[in-house]
Amino acid sequence: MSITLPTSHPFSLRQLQYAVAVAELLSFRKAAERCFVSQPSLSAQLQQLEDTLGIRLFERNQRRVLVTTAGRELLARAERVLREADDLLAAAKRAGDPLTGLLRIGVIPTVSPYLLPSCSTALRAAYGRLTTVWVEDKTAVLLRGLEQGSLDAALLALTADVRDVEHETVAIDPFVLATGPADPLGARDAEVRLAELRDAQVLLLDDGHCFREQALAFCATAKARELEFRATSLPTLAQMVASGMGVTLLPHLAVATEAARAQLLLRRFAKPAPHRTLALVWRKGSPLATALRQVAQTIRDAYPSDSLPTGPQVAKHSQSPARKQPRARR
Amino acid sequence: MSITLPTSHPFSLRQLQYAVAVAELLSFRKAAERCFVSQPSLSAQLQQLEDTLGIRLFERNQRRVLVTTAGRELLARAERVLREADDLLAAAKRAGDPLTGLLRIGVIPTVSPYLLPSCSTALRAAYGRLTTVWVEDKTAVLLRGLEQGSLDAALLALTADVRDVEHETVAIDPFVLATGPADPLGARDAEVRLAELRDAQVLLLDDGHCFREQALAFCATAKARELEFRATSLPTLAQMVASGMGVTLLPHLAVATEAARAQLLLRRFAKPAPHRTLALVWRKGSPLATALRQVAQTIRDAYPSDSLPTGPQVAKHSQSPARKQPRARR
DNA sequence: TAGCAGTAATAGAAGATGTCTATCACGCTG
DNA sequence: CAGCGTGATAGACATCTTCTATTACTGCTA
Repeated sequence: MSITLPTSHPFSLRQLQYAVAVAELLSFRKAAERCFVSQPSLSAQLQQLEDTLGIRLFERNQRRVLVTTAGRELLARAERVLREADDLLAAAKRAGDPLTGLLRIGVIPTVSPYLLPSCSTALRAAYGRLTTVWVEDKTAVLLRGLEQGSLDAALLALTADVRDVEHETVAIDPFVLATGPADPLGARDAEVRLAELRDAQVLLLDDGHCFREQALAFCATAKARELEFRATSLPTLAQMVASGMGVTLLPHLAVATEAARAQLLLRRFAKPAPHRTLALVWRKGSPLATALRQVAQTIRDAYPSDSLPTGPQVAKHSQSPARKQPRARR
Repeated sequence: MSITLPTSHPFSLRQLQYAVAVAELLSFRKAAERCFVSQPSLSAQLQQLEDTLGIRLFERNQRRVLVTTAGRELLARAERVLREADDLLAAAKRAGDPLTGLLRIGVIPTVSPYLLPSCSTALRAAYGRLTTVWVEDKTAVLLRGLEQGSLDAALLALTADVRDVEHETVAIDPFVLATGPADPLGARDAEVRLAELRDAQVLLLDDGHCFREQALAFCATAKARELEFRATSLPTLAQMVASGMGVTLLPHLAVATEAARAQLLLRRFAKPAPHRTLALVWRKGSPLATALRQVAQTIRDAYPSDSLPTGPQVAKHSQSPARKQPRARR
């Protein structure tokens, strides 16, 4: 695959630059002036270039300089090399602003469908030259992608598994109790107290979803009991709950969407309410860090404002709780 | 027109090479090994490259190396630059043999139509990869072309005007007396003596042709008289002579062709016979010199062998008188 | 014809740049 | 915890590049 020989390049870009300057001005002296070097330096470099190429590029006596026949072609090539090099430099400058080009961001499935619509339009609006590629997968897969370099960042819930990354918090996403329309647990108006859930029949997500672990941990505390069946996605879960199979926890982020699709009763929890912390994470030491912080900020601003469609039983949360979070260090 | 900025290139091909090696091997150590440098050297160069580009190409901690998002594009560009540079090198090597590519050779009109047919086929046969472009013009124009670099060489008659060039003699081209079929001057069998031409009516070429000057000089010695009319080409001249308007000198090179077209009587001159020296000339110090000497040799070999179709009155000349010429110095 | 103004090439000293070896700091692995 | 791997760092040494001053040559001009 390697194109270049293992041996170091025998000539330098500088030499090519000198040669091109001479070819244009047909004068060593003037070329040297343009290149901001002394004429002897330029002379020496050109001589060396000609030596290494094994070709006289210029035919020169004491009063004139002509481009050799062979030189014509080689100088054209030299210009191409220099142009490519300049392009590289320009591309680097452009890319120097990391908010240009391609950004591959992973998202967990319990966030993706609810956040991406607003989030991706916001990013498009904020950074016109940034193309975002979203990859939906479970936390473990995303972290592996990050580690391997196939992802630049990931939007996920912070858990103990999420280590060796830097992060910027995007939002605190509280959990909400969701029941079927006939469920007595959903009928009350007040905030849910832990004791209410004792022995409740709880439906949860499939293995591997971080939200499953989080909800499960909470249910364990509340001494609720998990049913055998595990849903593969939040919509499925909501559907099953709406049909009266049991109760569940839903992330507040999903509530607006799911409640619109399924008949659900929703109640918020009494403090300390269960919740997850959504954050944008990236590899420790990623050069995109500063850019990603800005991206996180934009996502935070685009985070769906509280909009529980199902009546007063769920109190409003503060619009951007994440704002109050301390910034990630480093 | 200039593509590159006047300022020197901030990075080197070597740095690009190092970067590409690291991108491929994903290891500084292995890349250093492949590039035949120590790992610190490579590290330093890469760091410098990243500095000048203002971009981290690699994300590296102590145990792994990843290519940055921005690095992906820039490294692709780096490979292109290196490829172009390699191409330049290869092109130089190919062009190192000057008998490859394009050779622009000027020829004077009194040589061109008679020599080119055999000559160009011989060159094509000898140097398959050489393309020859022939430019026909008078000596002065050719010399200017040489001087300006628009010609690589010229095939012409050596005169006092031809200075500041190196040359390799191709042939000695003796002059021949040509008369109309009815002319008493042409009727004799013996070699022409100078005295025979006294007061002869001589037709010559137009101004600017070197052959005119040469023939004129000889006629002046012979005390012949030039007619008013001047021909624009040797064929015209031959035609006019055949029609009986006067006599002329023809270069032996042209005799075969012209005698086939026009009714001419031809006689060679007694020694010292007038002649011209045809040579391939090029700028002093041209890098093509050695190649051009070979070309001259080929032309010499391809020089039309003596073939006077009009009887015995013109003796054969040695096949390659030029072989006896001393080689041009320097 | 001598001298001047222009060119590129050359020589030698000074400076910048690249490279080396040796070492460190860190993470993984037994 | 020791040992091996990584890349980064430090300081000495080479090499390369550049500089100034000069030479050699040409063409022009007084």
